[in-house]
Amino acid sequence: MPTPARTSIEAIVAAGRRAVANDGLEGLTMQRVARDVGVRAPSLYKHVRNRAELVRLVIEDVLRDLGAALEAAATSRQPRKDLGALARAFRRFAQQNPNAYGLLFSRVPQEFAPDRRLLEEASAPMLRTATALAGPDRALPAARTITAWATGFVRMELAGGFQLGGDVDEAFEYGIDRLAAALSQH
Amino acid sequence: MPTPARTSIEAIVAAGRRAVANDGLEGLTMQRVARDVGVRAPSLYKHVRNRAELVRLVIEDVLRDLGAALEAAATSRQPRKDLGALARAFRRFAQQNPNAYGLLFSRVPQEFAPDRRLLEEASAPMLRTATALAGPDRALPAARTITAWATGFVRMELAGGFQLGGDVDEAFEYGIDRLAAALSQH
DNA sequence: ACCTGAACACCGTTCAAGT
DNA sequence: ACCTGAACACCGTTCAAGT
Repeated sequence: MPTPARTSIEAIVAAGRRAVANDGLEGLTMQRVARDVGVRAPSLYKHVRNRAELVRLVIEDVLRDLGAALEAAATSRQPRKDLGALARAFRRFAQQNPNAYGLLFSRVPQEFAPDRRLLEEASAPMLRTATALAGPDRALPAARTITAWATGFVRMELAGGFQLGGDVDEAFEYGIDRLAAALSQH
Repeated sequence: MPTPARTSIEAIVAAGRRAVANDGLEGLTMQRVARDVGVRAPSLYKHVRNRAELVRLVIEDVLRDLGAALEAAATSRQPRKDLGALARAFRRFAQQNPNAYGLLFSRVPQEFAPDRRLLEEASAPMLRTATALAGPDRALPAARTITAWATGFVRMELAGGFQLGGDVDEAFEYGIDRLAAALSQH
């Protein structure tokens, strides 16, 4: 006799994100997610193939949020202004979602790799801004330079990599300014 | 009656690095390392407090190698030349040690955090080059800009983040050239 | 002083049995 | 059609017992 589902993929992914937010990727266990949504661990396998797929779904959820934050930040149509806004939105997102951010551009288990279309959508605002700033011929390497710098900066900051003192906010603004100057077509 | 040690901390760390090289951090299990050095898992706890400490020792081992590679790369005393050499050495190291590299500037469990002195030693060549390039007043933010860009670029490359086509080598050289120009004092 | 098997509390995952 | 307990093969870690 069919019984109605007592949980849903949406609830499961949301519980997965809470687990990651609180305790990082290792905090995302099937047992904990199951408890959180009110079933036993084996039941999760009716909604998700395995833990790797759940991790991927959580990463994609995070990526969607990051994409939306970037999209909302780059609206001035003034490329240098948008560049700064994008970088700051990027950093703010990472600071507000440190564990979730740590999942992006990271470990390679392949099984965790998010859908390519999502990656492209999240990078669209940066590519658009880079095109306006550096010109269409240099758009791709320019976007990669900015994105590499921003992801690297934020990751080092989150990992506690800036140990030598100095003003980290200032270093971030310095980077924005220098990159904007370096990538602008003259 | 005392019995001589059948293994050593050096052998254990080396086995840990092999496990990481082959299968990433999740491949570093106490049982596997124990088998590799010829003892049973509980014996490892005579040499190491727990897995977290072993992971930290492996990370520090990787960091020492990276520091040596960077030190060997920056020898020309021509800042712009050294900048390129450092960036390329960084990238080469990551390509040759992808799983080991993934451990650096990464996950935050705090227990895994390498010794600060090692971090400083590994970043010394970059700081020296940045000082020569951007001047002492701007050395720290300049070093951070370069390091952030290099770590971010390499990480995205390893994670398969550059999906939009284009020439990745060219984007890397473009980044070196643009950063060298942007950070040079005029 | 070091190594071991046994044990404990956890994992992810499968599967037959329940409704 | 979904959920469950039991089971399996793994983890990390502790500890008393062996040499």
